[in-house]
Amino acid sequence: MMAEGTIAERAARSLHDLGYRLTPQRILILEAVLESDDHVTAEDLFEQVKRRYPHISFSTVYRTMELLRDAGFVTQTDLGGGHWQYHPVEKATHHHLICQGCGTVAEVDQNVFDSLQAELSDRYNFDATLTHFAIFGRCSACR
Amino acid sequence: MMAEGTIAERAARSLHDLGYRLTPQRILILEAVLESDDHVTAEDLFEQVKRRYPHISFSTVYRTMELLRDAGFVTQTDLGGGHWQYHPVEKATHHHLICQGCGTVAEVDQNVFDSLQAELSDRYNFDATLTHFAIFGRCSACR
DNA sequence: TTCATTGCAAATAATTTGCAATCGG
DNA sequence: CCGATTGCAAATTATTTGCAATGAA
Repeated sequence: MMAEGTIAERAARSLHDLGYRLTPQRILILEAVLESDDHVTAEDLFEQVKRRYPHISFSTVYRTMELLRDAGFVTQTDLGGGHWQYHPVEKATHHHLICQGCGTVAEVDQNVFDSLQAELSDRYNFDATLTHFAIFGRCSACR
Repeated sequence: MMAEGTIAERAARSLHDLGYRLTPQRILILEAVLESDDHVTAEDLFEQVKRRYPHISFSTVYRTMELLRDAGFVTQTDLGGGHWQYHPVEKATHHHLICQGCGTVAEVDQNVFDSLQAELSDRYNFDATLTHFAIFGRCSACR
């Protein structure tokens, strides 16, 4: 049997069950990040939410994302460049091959990393979180 | 036959040949970063150089590191946390395991990535540049 | 001499925090 | 009603930049 409502609605209910209050700001931010295909920044979320809720503030976006991260709905990464990237954990994990010749971005399957993950666990006893990776190099056309 | 002088001295000569002026600040910063076993931050370098040259400024450290990066002596990475990490390219390439529990950074051998590199080449015809990687997860103490 | 380089102070830019007002449960 | 949550403004933090003074070649 399937729980009722959209993904965002169920996540909101789940937040409520965790003891958090459901404010319009939180609901809109939650919807925005869960509907994003890719990763989003605080600025992306701020702009998107502002269309429906012009009074939103940046602090609320940051504080809500911190909350959603702690609640396990999103990951928060800094890939360099000095801003956080948020990514729904629900989405299938995938990785990017970025060609430094032509800039093309291709996706890679998760299972390419299985051997690496196993090796890091075996040799370093390190439980790697390989959920979102960017790999630079040269694609077939450019090499 | 071997070129004369220490590594830092040879690097300094090489900088000079590239058309850069050799100031005491640059020489001290160069020595500091080349002698570092691990990666260093601008703050590390600033503190270290200040002991021998109290007048040094942060801008000079940043500008010099930018120069050394362009000249190919160091790599400049942002592993998250919003500050640059500098690393001498002379040293063997290695990668970082960053524990999201305690923040500890451990080093990994290059050869852990050999299988990944081979797989990306075979399956995606992608020539990956795996020279400096950051992998997040949990270390043995925290998992 | 002459222009690259420096130090200082001010500017950024993204994020965090203190605090009084507000609103969800 | 009451404390969690918000918006605002100010604080932080790491880095960058403008500019006049300095010093390497």
